[in-house]
Amino acid sequence: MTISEISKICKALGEENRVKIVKLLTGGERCACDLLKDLNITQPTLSHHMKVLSECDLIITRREGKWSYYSLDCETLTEFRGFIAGLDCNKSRRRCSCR
Amino acid sequence: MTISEISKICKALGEENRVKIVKLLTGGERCACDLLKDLNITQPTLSHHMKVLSECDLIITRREGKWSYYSLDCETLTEFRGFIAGLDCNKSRRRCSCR
DNA sequence: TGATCATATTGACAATGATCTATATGAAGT
DNA sequence: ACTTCATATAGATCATTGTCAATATGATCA
Repeated sequence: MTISEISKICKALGEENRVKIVKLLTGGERCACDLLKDLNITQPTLSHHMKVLSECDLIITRREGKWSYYSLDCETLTEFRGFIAGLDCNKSRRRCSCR
Repeated sequence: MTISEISKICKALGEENRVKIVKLLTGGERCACDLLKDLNITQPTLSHHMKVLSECDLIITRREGKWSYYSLDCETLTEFRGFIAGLDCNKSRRRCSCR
């Protein structure tokens, strides 16, 4: 996973409602109108957010009749978790090389 | 750590250069002019990015003479890692409650 | 004190994004 | 066929953001 992909995912999660959506989906897949009940936004706005989350492969959409079911994309999420897990702080001091 | 704080951190990481900066800081603290060498941006832009990273408490600034040294804020990073680690996918299907 | 260096701030601009209303699409039921 | 329902798309608006050139700040050194 490239830095570009990482930052794209982070950008997607840089909006509160989208973090809430992802958090909700950790409980299993949900249809749009169910998600809508837990968020204070209109239906088109939710649709927009789902598109953003799809475009960075954080979620998968499954169509069933007139309902769209959304769920987390395990593969992307696993890679992303791995990257974030690798960001550990390091207290070592490195001399500034600017003369 | 609230959803609002999480999304603020993600928004900060939603920019490629800032992900690179955080990644660089996992190697230990660095001064601005050293970071600048690894990025294709001007000094004011770097300064702006460092401010954004500071404002969500991802980094700590230490002033030493004319140099500013930046390092990762372990506490914030640990909490953030914890949140992301808790986002696991769940393949269970939940019926849509929309009639 | 005057020059130089590292970093921060200001101000401007173009691009992006979150949100809404209105409308389209497409499936299901009558 | 017509209506209804769930979701998507279009278009508009307002706020935010990444970037740079110019300038300010504040430390160090001659």
